[in-house]
Amino acid sequence: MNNRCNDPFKTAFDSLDEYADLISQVLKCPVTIEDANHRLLAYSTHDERTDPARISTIIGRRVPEKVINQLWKEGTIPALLKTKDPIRVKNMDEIGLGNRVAISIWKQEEVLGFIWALEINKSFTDEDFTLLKKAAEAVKNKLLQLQTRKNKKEERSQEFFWKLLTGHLKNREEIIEHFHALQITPVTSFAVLVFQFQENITSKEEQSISYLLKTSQRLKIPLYTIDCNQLILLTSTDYIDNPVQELDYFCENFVMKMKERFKINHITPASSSMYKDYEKIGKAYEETLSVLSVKEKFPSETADIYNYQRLGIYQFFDHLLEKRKMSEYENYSLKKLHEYDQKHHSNLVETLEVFLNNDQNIHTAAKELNVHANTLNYRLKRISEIGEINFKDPNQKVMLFIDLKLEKYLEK
Amino acid sequence: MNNRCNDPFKTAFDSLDEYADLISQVLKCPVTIEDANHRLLAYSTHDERTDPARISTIIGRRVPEKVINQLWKEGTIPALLKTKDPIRVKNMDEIGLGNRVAISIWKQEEVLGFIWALEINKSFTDEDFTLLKKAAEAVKNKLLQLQTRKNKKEERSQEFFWKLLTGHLKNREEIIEHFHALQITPVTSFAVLVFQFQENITSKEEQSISYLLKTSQRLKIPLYTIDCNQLILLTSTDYIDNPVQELDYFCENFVMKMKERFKINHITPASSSMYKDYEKIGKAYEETLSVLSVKEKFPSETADIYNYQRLGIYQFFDHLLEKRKMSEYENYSLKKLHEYDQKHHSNLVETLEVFLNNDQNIHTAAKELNVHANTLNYRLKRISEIGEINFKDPNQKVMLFIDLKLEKYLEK
DNA sequence: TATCACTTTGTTTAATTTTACAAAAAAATA
DNA sequence: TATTTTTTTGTAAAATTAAACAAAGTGATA
Repeated sequence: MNNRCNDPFKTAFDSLDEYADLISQVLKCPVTIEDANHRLLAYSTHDERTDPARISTIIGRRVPEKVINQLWKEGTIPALLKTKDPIRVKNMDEIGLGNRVAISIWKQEEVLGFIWALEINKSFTDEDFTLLKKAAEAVKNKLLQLQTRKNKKEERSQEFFWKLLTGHLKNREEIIEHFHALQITPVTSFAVLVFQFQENITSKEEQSISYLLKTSQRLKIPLYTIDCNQLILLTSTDYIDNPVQELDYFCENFVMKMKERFKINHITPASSSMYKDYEKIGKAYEETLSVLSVKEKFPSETADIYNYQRLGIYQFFDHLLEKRKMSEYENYSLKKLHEYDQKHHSNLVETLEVFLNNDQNIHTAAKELNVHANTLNYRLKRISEIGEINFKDPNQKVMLFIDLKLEKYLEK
Repeated sequence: MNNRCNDPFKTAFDSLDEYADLISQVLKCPVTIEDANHRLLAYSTHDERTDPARISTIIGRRVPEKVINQLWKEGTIPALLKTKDPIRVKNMDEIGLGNRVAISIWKQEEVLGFIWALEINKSFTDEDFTLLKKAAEAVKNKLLQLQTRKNKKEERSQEFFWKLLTGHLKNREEIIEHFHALQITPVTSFAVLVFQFQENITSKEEQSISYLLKTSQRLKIPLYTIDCNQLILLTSTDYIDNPVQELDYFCENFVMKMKERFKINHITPASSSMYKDYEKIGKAYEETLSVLSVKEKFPSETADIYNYQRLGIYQFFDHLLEKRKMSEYENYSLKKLHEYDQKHHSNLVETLEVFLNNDQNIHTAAKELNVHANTLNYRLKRISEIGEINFKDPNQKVMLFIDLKLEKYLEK
């Protein structure tokens, strides 16, 4: 017994599940082993006592996102990523998590995974903690094997993805074959996403990215790759009710989490339209690049636009600018308003723009302009007189909206 | 005296004014002579009794437009254009017109002008009527001289105008010189108008056109010409408060009067933007042609648009169509709505278009759709869900508005 | 054919927007 | 400088719009 206590995990096993069972027997509690991205690798079966969080983890083969989020917020995961010692987690009823202890599995400076042990009807002693550390060390080698296998698969995936992005694969059957060879379910509806970083992405950042992508559960990401300062994803929008909103959410969420969890700032997200034909992946990729280019030209106007669809009129701004320049056209109404502004030191043009930006809502526009609603009303009346604008005519207003934006860009 | 009564107008005089005075003396009443376009040619001065309409006519050197309009409505002018006999006009206080008698001056089948005689403190006898007819005959020759002189000037004007329209004159000083040579005040702000007829314009129609243009007083028309089925005008917008509205009014009014007065239907009006540089007359002309071309493509949408400015988004529809075709783009929201419509035999797309056309006014849009306002509200909620549209985002709405119109055109 | 989800309409209440008017401040003009 | 015009703000009443809910109708589906 003394010998076993010294290091009961020296024995070599074939599968991780056997390791999980062994740890469970030694510590007398349910045990779960996850990889660095909180995917379930193995779990003990000898003990029937468990908690809801563990059940969902096992059923979904991954830790539920809300549990991960909670563990980040409350500090467990950050702690696990810093220390090689076991961390005690108090029960959190709102996410169905009982008392437990976790330890991270390290290979040099990199975390390969985690072991979780539930404290049901018992509290771990210092001795148990020592055992856990030894267990982590023993699992490490097994995990390394898994990882190298995974890496090879990832490499092949990346090559495939690049062929799709650059339009090198055009035959549908061939593409589907590739998907199957890589054991990826082919998607029927997809979008391409690009996250543009300020600097070239380092391999450390790559790990963070990989972690975030693997733990995101609302959108499937069959393929992703990195190109200099861009992270490029293929996302599946199958079975998603509001895909555009979901993509937007994903963009915001990814940027936010990179900032909060890994202190990586200034990431610009962009997503393409949705397509169903694999041949259009290249086109989708171009769309994301076009989004990035527009966002660079109109940073404030497109600050909360990530999707190509959502670009709206900015989709063809380049075309319109060219046409306007060619024909030396001037919007009469805007010209008149500018003249008035200059002469009377007023700001009717700005007023008009804010009004149109605010969906023609007098209340919110007045607030943004810091004037009384009646003032805005008065100004609008003057604007319609001076610019000969009929505010009931959507065509006129649309034109004004566009010309205002064009003008703004030409000013720069 | 008998001799004088027989034909007192046999004497030759140098000026028309002398004729006017003579007629006035013979008939013992104030007399006015106008050309066919109601411009004052001469008036008697011996008699001080007069009425407000005559005073305005003399001061403005033309019959006020409202008087002309009234005389058309009430039948005097149509009668004068039919018969060579004097016509009696009852007083019309609302336009300051006292009792009077008018006679038209003819050269074969064409009316050259009119003589007006006021019945102040007297009623004309049959003898007076005979005298008037003789006076008209006597004035005719004098008018013919004036007209040939005018025709020559008009010919030179037309040549000049064509040079401007086709951009053959580029030097500003040269252009101003031409204006002066033709005794036309150079305009500082102008627009080009085109009225497109269904058939080539006949010389009879030309007369009607000329009449209408000469009697129109709200806009000055320094130059005009006719090209096959198009009447082309240069209008001055100097000293006009709301020039765009005024141009629109002129277009509508001209079309309306051609229809009412001369039974000439189906005239399509078009007006350019306003310019100040004479070099841009050619450009302005192109704009009007572009308006006509758009109006042909989108007859219902642009039914009440005549001005290039007012074309709004239709100004660059051709460009957008091309871009859309090139990129095989599909508006996701519209696509979703179309799919829904097809599946459920609903008409969400139409609902959306009517709503946007009606300036997002639920009340008027519901009326146009013949549904309850609540129904429209419900549908809009569904539309925003199905199409993932945020109705508070003007950019999205603008895009939808444009894509709806583009789609409509592509359908055809 | 019964059931369910979806759609339309009507009614009422609450919320918001528009309008009219007045007073005062600011700017332009004589 | 006095006077007029233009602009801003405030208040209150009128009008319009949005939201909530119930009821009835419609159509697809099993």
